[in-house]
This record gives sequence, C-alpha cells and structure tokens, in this order.
Amino acid sequence: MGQLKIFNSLYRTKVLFQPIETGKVGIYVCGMTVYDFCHIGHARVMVVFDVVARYFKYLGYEVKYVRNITDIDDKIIARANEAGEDFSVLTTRFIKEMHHDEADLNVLRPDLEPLATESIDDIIRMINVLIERENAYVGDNGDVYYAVESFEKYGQLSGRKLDDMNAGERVEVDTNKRNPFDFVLWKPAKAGEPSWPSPWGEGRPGWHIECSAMATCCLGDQIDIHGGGMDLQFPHHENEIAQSEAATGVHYVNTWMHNGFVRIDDEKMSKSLGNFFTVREVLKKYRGEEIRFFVLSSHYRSPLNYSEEQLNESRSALERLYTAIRDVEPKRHHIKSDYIERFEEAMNDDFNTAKAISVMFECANDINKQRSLDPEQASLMAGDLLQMAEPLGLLAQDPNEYLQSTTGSDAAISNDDIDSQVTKRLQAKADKDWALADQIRDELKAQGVIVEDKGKETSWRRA
RNA sequence: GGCUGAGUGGCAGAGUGGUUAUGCAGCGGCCUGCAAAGCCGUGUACAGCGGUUCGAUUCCGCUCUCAGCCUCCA
Repeated sequence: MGQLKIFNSLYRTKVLFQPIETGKVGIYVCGMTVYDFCHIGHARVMVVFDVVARYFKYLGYEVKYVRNITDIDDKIIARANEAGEDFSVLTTRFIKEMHHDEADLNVLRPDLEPLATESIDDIIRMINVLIERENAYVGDNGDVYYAVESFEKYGQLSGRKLDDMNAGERVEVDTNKRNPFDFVLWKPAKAGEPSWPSPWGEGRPGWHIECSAMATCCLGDQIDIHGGGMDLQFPHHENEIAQSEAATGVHYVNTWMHNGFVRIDDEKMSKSLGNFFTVREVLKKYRGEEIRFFVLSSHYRSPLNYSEEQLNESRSALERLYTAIRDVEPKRHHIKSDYIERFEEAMNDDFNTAKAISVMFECANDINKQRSLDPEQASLMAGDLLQMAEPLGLLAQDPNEYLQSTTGSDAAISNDDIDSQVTKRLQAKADKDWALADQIRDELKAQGVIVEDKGKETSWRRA
C-alpha cells in the first residue's frame, strides 16, 4: 500500500497520515445548520468527506465518521418565528431534506450525526471546566465568553495574530467582552426563545462550543481528522482548538482538512450573498451522480466554479464511463493492476480525485479497445474500473439503468413510449424505410433520447 | 491594513526541472443504410519581467490580475 498524505491546514503542507490508533481513523466534519435546503456548497462538503471516509475504508481502515448537525442557533430561531412553528419542527424537517439530498448524491450516512440540542450536558460540562480554568468568564450582560488571550496559541490554525486583526472594522465591538475576539460560549435566552437550564441561567450554547463538545464526546480528546469548509477555518475551528485544548490539555486535532468553495461567476456561493443553487433545484435538470462527478472533477481544495456547462461536461464524462462498462461482465483481478496502482497513487496524494478520475478514463479507453479483441481482458479491466469508482461513490448503478434514467426530476418521455417508438423504428428499418426510421430517431432526439443501432438490435439512452 | 491561496491549450482541469495528463468541444479518417457509440490521427498551453540552471510552465524574486478569511456562512 502506498502512503497516504493529507494537506494539513495547520501546517499548510502535505503530511503523511499517521492514525492515533493503528488501523483506525476518527473523522469529525462540521455539518449543516438546518434551517434551509442544502445548496451546492453543502453538497461539496458532503461529497468530499464522503470520499475521504470511503477511501479510508478502501484502504482497510476501521472508520468512525462523525458529522454534526447544528439544530439551534439565531437563524434557526428567526426562521421558526417567521414560519410560526416550533424550532424543532423546522429542524426536523430540514434534517429529513438533507438526508434526502445526500441519498441522491450517493453520500453514505456518517456513523454518527450528533445534534447540538442533544449535547447540552456535554457543552455545559465543558464550559464549566473553561470557567474553572479561567479561560472563560461571565460578562456583565450574562453571556459567557471565552477569553482568547488566555490561550497562548490562539491564531495558530488561521495563521493570524490577535494584534493583526482588524477588530471592529466591519462589526461593532461588543463592550461586554474583554477582548473583541472573545466569543460566546453560552447565551441567556430572551423571552420566548428556546432554552436549556444551566449554571448561568436559562439559555443556549454558542456556536463553536457545540463542535468541541460533540467531537470530544464522540471521538475522544484527540482526534485524527477534522474537516469542513474553508470558511470555518476562522473563527470556528480556531475557536474549537482554543476551547478543546484549554479544557482537555490535549492536542485536539492531528489533521485539519478544509475544502474550497463553490463559486458562481468567480464569486463565492453563499447564503449571505444569496447566489446559491440548492441541490434540489439542480436535481431537476441533472442526475445526482452528475453533480457528484462535477464535485470530484477538481481537487477538493481548489475553487469549484458552478455552471451548467460544467454539469453538461460531467454528464458527457459519465456517459463515457458507463458506456464503457455497458455489456461487459466485470471481473475482479487477483493482482493489483497498473490502473489501480496509479489510482491509489493519485488518491494517496491528498485525495487527488481529478487525477484518479483520469486513470479511470484511460481504463475505459482500454476497455473499449479490448471489448471485441479480448473479452476476458476487457472484463478484468471493467473490474478495475469499478474498483476505482467505488471509493469515489461513482458508477454504482447498473450501466443501462443509469443511461436510461431520466436526467433530472423534471417531466420526461416515459420508457414505455420510447420503447414503442423504437419498435416502430425497427419495423421501418426492416422495411428499409430510412426516411421514417430517421424521422423517429430525430423525434426521440428532440426529447433527449439517443437511439443507437447495433446490428439488428437497437438500444437507447437519455442524454 | 493583516493573513491565505490561485493564474495552464477553445472550455474544464491534473501535473512535471528535459518525455502524451484526462474530459468536453473542433478537425480528418475508420465503422454505419445514415447516425449514435466506439476506435485511430490531430493542438507552437503553461499571466508578465528578471534570476538560478546545460535546460523552467515546473525553483527563487519582483510586478500585474483574481479569489478567500479577518462578521454569520460548507
């Protein structure tokens, strides 16, 4: 086995991965705040870390993959108020929707999905420790704050110093804080807001503390890998380190992984900018696997520019891959082929999925060449192709079913109607009525159906 | 102002101190009733300027441009 290297945001270099416990890996990823549908940026996190977890399994690791759900915060409360419903009704609904989107993207469920609201005891316990150790204090307004100056290494992850940051440039400084970068651990509830009892009165946790508490609770004081979007690097993950390491005295995370953003017109896709596409919307025109391929077609740390043109290319690319294994019986190799070697080499290099996929295409090309020359060889190569696709979560469907599946959730001509047209065309062909045969083919094409003749047989697919 | 990261052929996107990425699109050919799929062939790409080197797209420096973080955001 090659050696897996991962780019560690903490050191800004690729580092050989060393598990805390041999053969095992614990992964914690910051998941969704559930007050709305997932957008493509969320899809990227889900897919990227799904591949990370899958690849570790592929390498033979015992994986414990934890991805939390933030189900209490200001925005959730605001949304619930707008909708006139209890916040938990809202969050339960969007958790369900999130799982729905994940399934469409062939994202495997994490092993654990802890909820902030079910971790209140752990959160309170951790805040207590922080107060005892004088890393936290209660402000005049009743908020409990973390004192960033009490943590020497504050800024290590984001590579910034407290003095260099422009506090108050964009947001007014809260005078209850000792340092403008102090952040809330516990917040008293206003009338009518959801709250939990605590030593500091009825209230709710701040955002950062929940992840520290849940990660520690699920994976222990020290964890192998912690991931999330780049925008979480500061302040969220910086604050997590400060909280956890102050509370446990142990090095919190060995490897920090951050994925790049999805962009639209070279601008970050985000909720605050309002320029986002939900997974739901995109699924109206594209298959889930096409979105997944699109995400994996570039390296996870690079920006990913969203466009229909890109999605169309992903569609063509998947068509090529599925077409290659259509009508070939895949067989598993006993030895590791050159493809697999190169695939693993790419994946071992910081999960270079773009490069890994290029190996898959070379394999597909060879299958196409060998298909008629040496079917046995083609079968073995198809086995290789599927072996490579598995950790990427691609090519999991039956090729013909995939190729004939509708290209989105929008209404389309039914399979039955296509079949009857194809039958009509076969008759026309038998009659050598080429004009009619071509007309039927053109009509089907106008409805997104491509007809392919192979001798006396005719197959079709949707494009 | 501070701190990151990036600039590759028509598009997308890997990578490398000297040799073909890969996909899509294009062009020519084979196959086909015609197509489609597939196969074969086909592209003077590495922001600019200097430097190191026998040789740099790849290393170093500077310049320009873009993006991100410093507020909630995946």
